[in-house]
Amino acid sequence: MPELPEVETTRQGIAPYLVGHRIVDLQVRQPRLRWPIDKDLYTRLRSALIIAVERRGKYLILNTTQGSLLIHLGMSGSVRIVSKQASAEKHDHVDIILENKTCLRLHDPRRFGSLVWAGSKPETHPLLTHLGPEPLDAAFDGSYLYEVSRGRKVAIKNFLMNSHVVAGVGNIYANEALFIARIHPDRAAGNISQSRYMNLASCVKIVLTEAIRQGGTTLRDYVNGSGHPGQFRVQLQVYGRAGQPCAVCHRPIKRKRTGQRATYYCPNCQH
DNA sequence: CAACGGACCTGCCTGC
DNA sequence: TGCAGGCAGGTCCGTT
Repeated sequence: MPELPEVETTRQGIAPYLVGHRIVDLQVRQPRLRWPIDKDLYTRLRSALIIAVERRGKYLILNTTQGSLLIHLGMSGSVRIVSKQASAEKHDHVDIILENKTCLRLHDPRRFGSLVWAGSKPETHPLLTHLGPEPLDAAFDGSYLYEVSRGRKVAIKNFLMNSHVVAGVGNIYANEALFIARIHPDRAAGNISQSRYMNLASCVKIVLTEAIRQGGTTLRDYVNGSGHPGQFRVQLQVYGRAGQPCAVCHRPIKRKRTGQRATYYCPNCQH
């Protein structure tokens, strides 16, 4: 997926076309996403006026006069604004149609994404209540990471990717932040000093901020709200670079598997 | 409570 | 050319 920078880039791209507009129809071509689309979704969205498009972690939140819709893009999802007449391609599963004949179209080949109705207080929805702080908020810092990691034996990379610890850091940016912070991805989270966590927290912020500035990372099929790919890929230092020289020491980047996920790191620079 | 594996899906690439 | 197998940006849930 779309990790946080891609979701944020998407949010910024689609918000101007949605806010202030009214939903007049919903077309669901494939209801079987991660969770089946609620049969009542059309009733809930019909004639709703979109007030704001927000983001929490990797969730997009469409706030309307009727309540909020959570949109998660899973591993392969994207949304864009198109004319409602534009012919639907394969995997274009849902159109949220506006009064001006444009629509928000969800495209998701792997169907790990979801559309979930969250009512009038989305922050109390179970998918959002347990999320950790936003990584770009002041509440996320080295002291926070240090405190919540005490006693945890899990590898720091998995810890960073745990949305209950911090919301929105996925595989790419966990790898990148650990490289810049020179921390080995397998190190136990509870065995990292406060000063190293101070550094790591700022590395996470730097990597995410820069990726947002570049419009996100496109590996295969990510496109933003206008259908354009992101540009951050060229700046990735370790992700997807197994065997290539480390930018710091020039020794080869290694790849291993942690759980089901690929981990990239420099065994010489990261400890 | 923490850690881990499985589940949900399709498409692309590699190697036989 | 065809097919099997591995792999991919996420994260919830059930079991240890």
